Amino acid sequence: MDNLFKALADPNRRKIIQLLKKKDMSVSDLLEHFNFTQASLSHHLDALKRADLVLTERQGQFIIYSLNTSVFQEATAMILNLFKYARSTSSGHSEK
Amino acid sequence: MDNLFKALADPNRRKIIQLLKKKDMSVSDLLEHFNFTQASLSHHLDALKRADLVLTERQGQFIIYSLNTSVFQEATAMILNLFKYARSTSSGHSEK
DNA sequence: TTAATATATAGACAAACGTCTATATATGGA
DNA sequence: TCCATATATAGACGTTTGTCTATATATTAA
Repeated sequence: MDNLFKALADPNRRKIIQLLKKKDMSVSDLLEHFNFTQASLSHHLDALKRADLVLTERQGQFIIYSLNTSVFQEATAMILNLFKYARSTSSGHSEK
Repeated sequence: MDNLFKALADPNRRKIIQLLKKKDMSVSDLLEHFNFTQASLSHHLDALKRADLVLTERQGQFIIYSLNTSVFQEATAMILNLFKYARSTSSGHSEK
């Protein structure tokens, strides 16, 4: 869970997620969308993998990254729960 | 937006959010739930404030922190959008 | 088997982060 | 006015993060 939020904390990683929403991509495909090196991209992909947000599958020389949809759904639920604002009466807070 | 995700990246700040969901609290009230110093808590509260997730109101000596519900709702929508998985056919991904 | 391509890993380094102690600022009460 | 309390800010310091270059590993093609 900590890995999830840490993974989302970097804008480049959020962009990777957006790209993978459209289609599965290899590392070199992804790399074209960024200005940093292949090593840096590999590092970001590792962070997403530690958060369980992406899956990999080798296809010949390439490694295809895809979103891990089931964990994605869990993550959505988790974040919705964090944000669900369920205080009915504002007991401690006085109006001005 | 970057501030939002950075604010959520720290478990202590997520705990602050959970606490403020139950009721608005002063800094010293919040401090009882943590093991770090008042200065550190102030630092975390500042991060939440930069992300616009909390509001403050002075009540005498105390400063009462509360969730900024409207921004909270925007944040929820933003995160749901990031996570909304809307790829109908998996064009680039071949089954094993 | 050798060369080329795709990806990951190791190591370095500056910047950001989370924590601390010390101090400043604001308020309330004696 | 002076002291105690509540909170914020400044500065220091070790750890983590994001980036880089260089290199290692795996696969394909010749």
